[in-house]
Amino acid sequence: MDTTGDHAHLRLDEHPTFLLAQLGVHTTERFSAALASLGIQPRHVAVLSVLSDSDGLSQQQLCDSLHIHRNVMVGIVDELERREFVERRKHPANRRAYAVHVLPAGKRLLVEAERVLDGYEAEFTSSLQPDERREFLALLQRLAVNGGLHVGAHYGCGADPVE
Amino acid sequence: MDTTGDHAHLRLDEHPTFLLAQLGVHTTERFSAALASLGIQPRHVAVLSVLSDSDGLSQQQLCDSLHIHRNVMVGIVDELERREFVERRKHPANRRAYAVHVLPAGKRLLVEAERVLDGYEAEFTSSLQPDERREFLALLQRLAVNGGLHVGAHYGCGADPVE
DNA sequence: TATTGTTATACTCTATAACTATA
DNA sequence: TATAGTTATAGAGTATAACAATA
Repeated sequence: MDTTGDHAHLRLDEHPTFLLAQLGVHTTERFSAALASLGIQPRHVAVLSVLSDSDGLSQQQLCDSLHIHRNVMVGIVDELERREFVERRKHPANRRAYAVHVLPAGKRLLVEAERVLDGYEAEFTSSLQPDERREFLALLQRLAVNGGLHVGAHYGCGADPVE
Repeated sequence: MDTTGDHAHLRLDEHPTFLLAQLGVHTTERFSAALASLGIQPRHVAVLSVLSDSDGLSQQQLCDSLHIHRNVMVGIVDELERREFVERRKHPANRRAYAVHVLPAGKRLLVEAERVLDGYEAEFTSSLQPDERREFLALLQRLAVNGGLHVGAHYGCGADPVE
């Protein structure tokens, strides 16, 4: 027992900072492993998810949406295009830019990726009751909004620092 | 509106996987920045926190406790020793090992680090009510335990893969 | 002059392997 | 033969800077 009073007893697992850091790495690793069967990474899912709502965005618009650096986006689109999940077309309004379009295989891939994601999350949150999962999600969202975060840019997704 | 039914609309901010990944990176970056005034990183806080409960552990025991690879631990202890926060002494039971002991400056540093951590977390969770913070922490802990995580090993702390 | 996409280079961090001295 | 600590090397990922084409 500590009777001196100046002996710090910092317990890492009682601080959301350390728990969040570790759970973030954990989920990224596990979700990445689950996605390996599809031959893609979370960053590819992120790009496809944006395009599924806004097909034909330029690479720079994708960068703005996901806060991924444009240098990194080149490689992501390269990989998606090589496997014919997306296609670079002429941008109708800007000859400097490409319009990135999702191809049929990309749409099918996103459906599969969502299935993988849902399956992983069901397992990951299996210790939570349905109402607790909703509460947990709501708290995460509130913290993200309060912290000024733009979801989609995370480690392994090519975070975008200040230039 | 989507009337085809085969058009996936995966929203990243509705999935704990992406939210956790991003919040984990965010907290690590912010906490690291807050610690910069003390000239240390989260990994140093992690090691000191373990030693504060179990002074004189060997480097390997620290590795086991925090799931940091022994190659990385060498550098962490080097940095802590150079600034006289800890000291390598002869291990009483094993001549191969060092016993890592916290020095007075290290104890003072940990108190300061805990202050920085509490300050950061108060700001980070300012959008949560006290009972919500407790609930959030409890949920994080349950997910960590359920996922078989050992808190302390996180990105920027030198995670320990299978050898 | 600024922006879009691209490429090259350097830097950080980590993974792997080896080595020594002990057990 | 295995373990504790250390060191070296190489690999992955990223930051920085530059470039050509276009605005």
